[in-house]
Amino acid sequence: MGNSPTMNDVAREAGVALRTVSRYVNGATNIDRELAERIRLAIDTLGYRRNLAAASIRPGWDSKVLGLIIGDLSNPYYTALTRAIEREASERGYLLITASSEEDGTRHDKLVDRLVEQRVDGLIIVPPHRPARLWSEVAGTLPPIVFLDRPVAGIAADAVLSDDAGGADAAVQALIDAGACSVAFVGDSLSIHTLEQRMRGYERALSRNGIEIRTELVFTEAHSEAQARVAVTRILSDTAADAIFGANNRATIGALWAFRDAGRRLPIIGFDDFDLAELMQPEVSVVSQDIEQMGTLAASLLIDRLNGIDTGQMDHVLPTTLILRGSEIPQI
Amino acid sequence: MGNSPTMNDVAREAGVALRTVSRYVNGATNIDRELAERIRLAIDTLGYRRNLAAASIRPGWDSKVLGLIIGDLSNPYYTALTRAIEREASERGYLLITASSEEDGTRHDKLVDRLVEQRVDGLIIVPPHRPARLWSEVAGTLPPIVFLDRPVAGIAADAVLSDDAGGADAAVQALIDAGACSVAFVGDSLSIHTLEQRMRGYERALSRNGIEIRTELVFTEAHSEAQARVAVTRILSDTAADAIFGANNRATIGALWAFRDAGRRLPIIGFDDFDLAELMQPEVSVVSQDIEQMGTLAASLLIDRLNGIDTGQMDHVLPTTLILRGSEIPQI
DNA sequence: CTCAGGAGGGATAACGTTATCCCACGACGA
DNA sequence: TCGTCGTGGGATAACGTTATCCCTCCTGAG
Repeated sequence: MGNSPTMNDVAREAGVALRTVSRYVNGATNIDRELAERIRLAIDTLGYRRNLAAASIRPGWDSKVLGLIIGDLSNPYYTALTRAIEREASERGYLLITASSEEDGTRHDKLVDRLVEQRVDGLIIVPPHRPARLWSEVAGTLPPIVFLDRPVAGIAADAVLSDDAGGADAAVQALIDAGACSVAFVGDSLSIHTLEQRMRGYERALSRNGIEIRTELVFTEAHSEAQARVAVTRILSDTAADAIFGANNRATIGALWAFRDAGRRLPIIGFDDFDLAELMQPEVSVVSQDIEQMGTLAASLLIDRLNGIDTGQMDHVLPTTLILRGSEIPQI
Repeated sequence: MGNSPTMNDVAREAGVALRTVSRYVNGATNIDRELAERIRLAIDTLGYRRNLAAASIRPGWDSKVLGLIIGDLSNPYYTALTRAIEREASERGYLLITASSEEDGTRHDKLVDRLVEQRVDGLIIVPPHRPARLWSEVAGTLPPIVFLDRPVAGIAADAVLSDDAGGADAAVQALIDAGACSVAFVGDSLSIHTLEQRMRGYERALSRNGIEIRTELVFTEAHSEAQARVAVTRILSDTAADAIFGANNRATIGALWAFRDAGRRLPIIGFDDFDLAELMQPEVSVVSQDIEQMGTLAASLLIDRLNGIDTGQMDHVLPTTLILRGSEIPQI
């Protein structure tokens, strides 16, 4: 069966040397008019297509493919990041291999290995919550890497982060400004860097306002929407909390469920905006990360580095925006 | 600067022939104990990693990379498809290059060319609304392709589709069962295959119930959430519609906005489920596509074909599910 | 002790591309 | 008219891997 035609076939068909076809395909200008036309015709006749994979094994030729490893493709936060990254990559001529670690350290490590062996030019990585392997233990030469959402120790690389502490601080302050005294924290495990930072902001805002932290108002077992729902139901029935800080979108949405279950609500502000926040009643106030910019910046930093623009490794911390829509106001 | 070590370097380091290292790396069993150990040590010492890109240029060796072209990475429907596909691909040892055509025919065609030239093993494609190039005009040998969401003429390939007409029919019937007589259709252009099919279902349900189609109740200019919002606002003020069929998720959510703007609502059922449909008041009834299964099936068909399991090309039409949550009931 | 058979390692040729090097040919100046 | 320079095409060597083929060495049996 006719395999796809090679550059050699084109050369033979056009009655021309292989090297000449290569030059033509690569857009060299100094090619004889007539020969160029013959080559064009031969390519058309045979239906020739370059084999980029073969071309990229040559030294100094990169594949123009990037790898992206994120934690959870079902979380809108990560899909929005993916979209921004894909757009920037595509605009600059790169393809993007996207893979999901499912927040599993071992799976994550396997994906890193696979992508490195696939010889992607660079990697954008959201580190898993519980890393299985230290970066210092990774064998061999790694391509340039940009970390996203969470910083990583033991390897020199750029990281693009949000100002989690600042955003949480602002949210809690807004709740206090709206009259709250006992703000509950609902979120995932503090072993997750972003959650730990948000907790820090929560504490900072409370202590600045002379409010002491009460451990019975801190819930860090809300790993899912369902668990957040349970936690907030408990808050409503068992505690004297008069406001809630939802430390990520799952926590916030779980709280909304609990509010509906209980038939009553508390003032709430959530971390991470979500699609229909404005369609809720009342509209849900949130701390919004500039996801678009995070993704674009990450891809941009990586590609710049691939093109030799070395700006030195550093953490890039992007500001967050507090969007007040009404849910921070106590019920009348 | 030390480029990454090659298999040759490993062979030299281990004092062994190149071929032997290759066999070791590929998991051959009949290798001398001592040599194997020396190779293992050399790989460790040098930090050697296989170059899969180089390996895959050999005939008969595929890259184990698939390409996915979808229309719009910001639509949750497509991100859910992507997720299912990535999961299935990953489970079967394939990486996935995901790219978005932004529903632009030309951009789509460029992506096809690029992915083919990258020599992905297979393609999963959501065709753009307005194709720019006919498949019969595409040059050269194409890898196996599975089309998703919309069928394509002029090329032999599998297609995974939803029963759009049936789903729409069921939704409209449910609205009629709940007492509606004048059901409005709000959706995108009928040049989109899925929308055309949903219109067909809408018409079928109406005519089965002896209701004639009134063109003033059909809105096909709702290309975005905002436009749907405008359309439904007009429906509320200018027409005698007593129910709405939202022909895709953008149309449905736009309608919810319009309901809020107007302070009153009509019975509504939407095509495509969305995340917070159950948190709305009333909960929004929808026609749900089995997105998970669509993605899994598409990836599975493609990979089966790559592995030589040829089931013959055909359209696979998956059933939809009508989920009634209350929004189809008229206001009291 | 010798021969046959089998197991496994080594040289070498692909795979499809790009880059280096050289040579041929044409044009222009002395 | 001859020499030199410049332009552009052709042969050939990589790139890192796998596969084919052969040879060697070891073992076991006659």
